[in-house]
Amino acid sequence: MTERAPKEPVTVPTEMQARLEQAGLRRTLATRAVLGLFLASPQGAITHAQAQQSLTARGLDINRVTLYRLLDRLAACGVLQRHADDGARTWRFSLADPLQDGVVPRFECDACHRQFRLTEASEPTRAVASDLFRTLASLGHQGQRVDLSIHGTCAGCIPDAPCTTPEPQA
Amino acid sequence: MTERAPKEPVTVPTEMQARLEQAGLRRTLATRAVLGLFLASPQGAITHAQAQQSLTARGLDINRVTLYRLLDRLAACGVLQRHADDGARTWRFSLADPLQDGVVPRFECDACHRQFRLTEASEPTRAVASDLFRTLASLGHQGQRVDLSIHGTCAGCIPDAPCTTPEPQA
DNA sequence: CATCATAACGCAACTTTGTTGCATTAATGG
DNA sequence: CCATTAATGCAACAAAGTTGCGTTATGATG
Repeated sequence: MTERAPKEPVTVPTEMQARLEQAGLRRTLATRAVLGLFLASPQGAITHAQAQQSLTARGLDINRVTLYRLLDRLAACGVLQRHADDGARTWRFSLADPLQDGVVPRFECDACHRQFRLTEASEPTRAVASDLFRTLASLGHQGQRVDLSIHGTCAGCIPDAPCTTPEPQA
Repeated sequence: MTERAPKEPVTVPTEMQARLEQAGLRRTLATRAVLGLFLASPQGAITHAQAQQSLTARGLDINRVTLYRLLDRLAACGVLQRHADDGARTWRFSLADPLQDGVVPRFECDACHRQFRLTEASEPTRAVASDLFRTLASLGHQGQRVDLSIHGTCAGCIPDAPCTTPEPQA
């Protein structure tokens, strides 16, 4: 990073801090800034490009490659979750929620590509997830994680014209 | 295409044929070959690259761009289904099953990236899908399709070493 | 069968997304 | 303060997908 970021006292949850330390990650400026990004809007599932844009907007000019590696590192140690974006042919990152072991459905707007996490609808999915794991096991496979997403048009995009609301800033 | 394909009498289901005609698609050599590819192995969910490879193996040398456009066309008119591949950061195409209005879960092996459709496990998902649509509606969004995928390790890849089985040829 | 409109094709060039190698910088432990 | 090495930045590369445009050939029409 070539510029100075406004000193934001990012308060990292202890549980998360533990994961970072356990993985041997250093507390660099970029790490804190990125974590702050996600902690500021826990519902967001943002792309690499969006993250970089947000960081730039905050006066932090992080190299593209560095951000790729940083996000991968955070996903690898379980702080973030990574999944493919069906519409934009890229990755999306979101905060991993360790407490919630069920499946949190994701809603993705096909028009503006924003994503929403449907935490309130996660309960009924547990039974289905268990079923799936059983089915897989009976076929000799080994299930690990379930991914449930709904595509459609979000409230802001429904009046036929693509919504002009900017992508969610983290 | 610059070479001659072995004359395979691809038998296109009437229902599918109807969709093709309704969309105004012409019956070109490439179209028939690609449809034959999917009809030959209805379970397969293959990437663009795999499709091209299979076609080449059959003596059909289709341009990369042409295949992109053809697959998109077929997906647009509802003959194929397109979805992102979580592991390989690309698209996968599979036959759309119009009769099955429920959600057919997909199993994707993280080791060999092969995909399996769990048709037998589609029944319990219907209730969940309905729930999701309701939840979305209550939030003002408009759900259209539900996508359910499980990641893990397939039977062939479980003995810790990645399986050597080639990708499913269509 | 000849003609026409245009869907489909092939090629080249380009964009976006993601990766690798390597030299430099800066956290962290002592 | 010093040493170790994780993290960074740069450049170059690779893969996936897109766009523009001129050409080919399918399907409809006369």
